[in-house]
Amino acid sequence: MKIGELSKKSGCSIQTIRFYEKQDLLEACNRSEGNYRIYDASSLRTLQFIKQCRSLGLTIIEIKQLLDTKNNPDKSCSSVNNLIHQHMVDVTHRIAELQELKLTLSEMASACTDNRKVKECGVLQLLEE
Amino acid sequence: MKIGELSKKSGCSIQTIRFYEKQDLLEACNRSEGNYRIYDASSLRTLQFIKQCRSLGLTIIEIKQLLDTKNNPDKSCSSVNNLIHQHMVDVTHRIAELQELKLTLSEMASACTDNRKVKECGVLQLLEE
DNA sequence: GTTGACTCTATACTTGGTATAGACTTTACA
DNA sequence: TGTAAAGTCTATACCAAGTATAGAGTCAAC
Repeated sequence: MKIGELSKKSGCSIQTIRFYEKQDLLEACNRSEGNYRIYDASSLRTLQFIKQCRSLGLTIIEIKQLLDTKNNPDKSCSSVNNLIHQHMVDVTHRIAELQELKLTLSEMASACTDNRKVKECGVLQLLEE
Repeated sequence: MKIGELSKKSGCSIQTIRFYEKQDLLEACNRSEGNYRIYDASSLRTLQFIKQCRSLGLTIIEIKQLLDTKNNPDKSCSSVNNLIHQHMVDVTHRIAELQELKLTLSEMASACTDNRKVKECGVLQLLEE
């Protein structure tokens, strides 16, 4: 199949597919006589794997490591498990940060609920501190 | 004061200060004979305001709007309040997304708690789906 | 007078794509 | 068979919010 079809089947944009190829996530595929990229079902599977990983927030470098690990079926999978675990720790940490931020924002919002003049605005006053 | 002192007092790096100037957040300051930037207490206050806004996650464009609004003390402050409110909505939304993600990651992590071979790894199997 | 600390500008790099321009290939239809 | 439309190609620039560097100039102390 050509890149347009792969794009539709995978839900990744054409530019993104070419971008992944340039980043060595997706290996260079065969070309038609007119130099069009020709993909097969295995490219689609890899692309779906990449998309799944991206939706979990894994970076391109991490995905590259996962793809590399997948190519060594007899090695230990501990690096995979560690990656997911560490990522979960990071996400947990980020959630805590955002909850803190939300609290600050809500305190700030309640400092000026009515419509005042700029010089009397409670929000701006808090921002000055 | 020169940029190094402003950097220490504000906690912003020297490059960041120059970057804010280029972005028109911090207005171009006076220069010494040797072309060094010379700042005063008002520059420091503005920089602290910017830093406070950035710590809340406001973008440079939004901060520019806030600084602009601050310069019109008699206008209505509703745009300020709306900005903070909308930002809080966005943060709330982002927290929900990350909590969803955390759940997925924790399910994934529990699919392979022991150390197996890559081809038997429960995490990788989930990632394939 | 020279060393070291400080500052200057300009430029490149980061992440994960997205958006062009300009050229080429292929397909559809009259 | 000709041509128009759709698809694809490469290369390049752009986004946000800085960070890092090179190479040059300035300033203060010894």
